[in-house]
Amino acid sequence: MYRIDFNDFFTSAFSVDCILFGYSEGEIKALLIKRAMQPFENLWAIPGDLIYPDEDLEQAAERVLFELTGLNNIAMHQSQTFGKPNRHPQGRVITISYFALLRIEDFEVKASSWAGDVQWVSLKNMPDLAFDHNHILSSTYEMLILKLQNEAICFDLLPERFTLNEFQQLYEFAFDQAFDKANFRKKIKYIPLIAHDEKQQNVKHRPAKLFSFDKVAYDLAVEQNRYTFKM
Amino acid sequence: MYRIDFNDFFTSAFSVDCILFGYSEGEIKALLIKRAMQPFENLWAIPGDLIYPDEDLEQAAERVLFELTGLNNIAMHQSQTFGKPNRHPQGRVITISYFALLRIEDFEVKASSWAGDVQWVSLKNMPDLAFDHNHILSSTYEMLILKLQNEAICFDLLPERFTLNEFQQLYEFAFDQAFDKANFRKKIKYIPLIAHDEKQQNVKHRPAKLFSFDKVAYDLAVEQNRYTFKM
DNA sequence: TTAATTATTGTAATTTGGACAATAATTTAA
DNA sequence: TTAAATTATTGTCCAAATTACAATAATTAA
Repeated sequence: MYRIDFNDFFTSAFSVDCILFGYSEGEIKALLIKRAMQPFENLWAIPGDLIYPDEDLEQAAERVLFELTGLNNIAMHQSQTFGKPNRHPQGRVITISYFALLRIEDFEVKASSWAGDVQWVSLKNMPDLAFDHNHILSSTYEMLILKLQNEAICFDLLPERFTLNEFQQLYEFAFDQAFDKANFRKKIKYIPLIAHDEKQQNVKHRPAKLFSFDKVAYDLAVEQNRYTFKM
Repeated sequence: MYRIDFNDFFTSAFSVDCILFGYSEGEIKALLIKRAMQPFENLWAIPGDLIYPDEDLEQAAERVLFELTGLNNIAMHQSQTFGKPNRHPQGRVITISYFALLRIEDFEVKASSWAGDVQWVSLKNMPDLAFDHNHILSSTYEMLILKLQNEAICFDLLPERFTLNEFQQLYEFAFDQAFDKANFRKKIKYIPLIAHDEKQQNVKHRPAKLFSFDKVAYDLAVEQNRYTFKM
């Protein structure tokens, strides 16, 4: 892997910012890095990098994801492009933001050469970030919430096996409101879920049953127009 | 107004493509230009231009719109960014696409220096376009349809005064399905519309009443959480 | 064994959505 | 002048979805 100095790019350059969303302890979180270089050294930021001259946009976003997590084959969603002339102190950099949905427990985050430290931060508790990253992150989070409403991407955030309450709490966090449990279960009635015999462990009360998403049945139902996802 | 030769930009450059949607004769249309220069000379294309070094993205999109229509103060919606390394034959050009919604009858289109001819083309009847513009246009049209579902932007396409049937036919075109008239009227019951005394002219049957969108009442209702738009 | 806690299921009332019928207002042609 | 044709507008009934809330079930801890 090679690395290019900032000055090797023209004074106008493209970058990708790659927002990684995860879900744990009932909260949607984003993976932030503590910048190990100027500008904004030591401030928290969204991971990102300049795009290499022959690199596709999405490929660049996948590279950033891979360097940070070692993960491959994760769906990237394009968010928005930010290009105010003065958004980067060292020259004009237009940045294209992508987001990906991860299962936090499935991997180890490695601090990379350009990231001194990494941390999952709840979307309800966001510090001041480098550049215009607060703006980028909040716009992208809005887009995530919109997609959670219309596409079955919630299962990319939930653990492979989840309780219906974990499922419900994900949407309660995203929509910032509480739902009635009985009614939530009616609403998801037609989403194909596999009910397992296995139960929740280590809780001090009646354990909930574990479910997983039946993607094969879901794709079929969507294809045959028998179901359209809507929350 | 100055104009820059392509070679004055670096080999990597940014452009905007500016998709103008309009609605007439029951169809959603896009304004296309016939390219008056290489590459793809004489092919139909989405209007667009390179972004000047100090220009904000949205400002560039507004400039393209203004040069073509003389219109100002039109809301621009960012669509997506397209950046395959080989999408432009003369070098790497990453393009950020925007769209705007126009009332076709409100202005005259002027062919500009870079557009030999301009034409409104129905989204149901799209020819082969220059570059990857078919891809850009269809993705952006999908985004328009999504927004038509969740935001009250349909009134930017409809004439200032419209019949309920024109309103309904806009959605029938967008969703590619017919609705029951009585049920459509129930669905829009809570959208604040002003009913005028004026009636449709020059029809060979009972003329329909004309309505206009009550933006003030709508904004208030949304702000007070009394209404959320949904089609 | 019982209290505490949460999971899961059920029920009844209300609201919404869809199919379709009835009535109203206009133009055109006889 | 009137009836037919055409489209606008409103109403009704039934089914389906939504909502609030109650009842029951399964577990842990004391």
